[in-house]
Amino acid sequence: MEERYKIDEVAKQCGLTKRTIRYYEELGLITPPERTEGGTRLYTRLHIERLKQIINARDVLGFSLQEITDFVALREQLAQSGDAYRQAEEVELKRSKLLEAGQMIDQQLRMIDHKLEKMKEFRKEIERLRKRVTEGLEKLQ
Amino acid sequence: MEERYKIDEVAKQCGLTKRTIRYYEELGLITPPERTEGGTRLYTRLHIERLKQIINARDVLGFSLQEITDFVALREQLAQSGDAYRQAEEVELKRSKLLEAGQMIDQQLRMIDHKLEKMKEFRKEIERLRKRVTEGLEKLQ
DNA sequence: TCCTCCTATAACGTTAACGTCAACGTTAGA
DNA sequence: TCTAACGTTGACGTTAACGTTATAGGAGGA
Repeated sequence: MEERYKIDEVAKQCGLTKRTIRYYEELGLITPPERTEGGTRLYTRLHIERLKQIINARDVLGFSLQEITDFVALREQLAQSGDAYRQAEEVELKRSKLLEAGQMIDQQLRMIDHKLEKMKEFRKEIERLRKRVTEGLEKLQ
Repeated sequence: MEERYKIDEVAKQCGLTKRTIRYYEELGLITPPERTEGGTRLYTRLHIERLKQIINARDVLGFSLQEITDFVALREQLAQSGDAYRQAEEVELKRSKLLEAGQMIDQQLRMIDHKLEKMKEFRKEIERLRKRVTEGLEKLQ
């Protein structure tokens, strides 16, 4: 396997423009893909999955690209810290990093729960509106 | 009762700036408040409630101000159409308006449900991250 | 009445998130 | 090999959603 995709293919699969994809790379939201000798970008499935996640965070959660950047950085921190704590001094450092990451994650969780609740409230509001419309239509006939 | 608030008070209660409040009025997101003889805006509780709803739609649902404007217009349509269908010709008009409104509302409902689902997915993703952090901390001690 | 703080309008400035255009090199098929 | 279609890098343009500044006039307490 190990299939590679050029930027136009990726754009169509994700519903983004080519410009946007390059822009996201520029911001560090996705890792720079391989290139051909001529400079053409060659993306993998992972890139596409990542882009779809970003679109989700952007559209559904309303995150700014800056917030997503921070989040991506956090994930990378965690990915890196999986290994390499051979030295005793590093242990304390790693612990504090993990604690900090935990704080941030908990904060994100609280924020998401808050959004979920507000969104459910909003849904009920909309349902009330629909009920009024339905009743209005019934009255008409 | 019928208490009135000046713009700075409203700004503090809503967590907005005065500029933003005037801007939202300019866009038609809130009805223009009464004025004193000198021109000072005097807001009611209703204005404040409305502003809080707008903030919710903006921050939680990620709606653009344009989308909120449309939504506000829809609500007003429905509020108006509660009465006044004395003439026979108006009945058909009202029916079509109600049908159109119903379409839009259903669309909104589907969109919200979609967002709710995606948000829950995202929440699980974050929880997985937290689990990894917790496990990492346990391994350290 | 005066003085200080608040408010109003108008107009220009700013930032994020891309769009668009130009100028040029790359790919790949006939 | 040639060429049409696609890709690359700047660089400037655009829009939404306000911020900021300037200028001028109201509110209200001593």
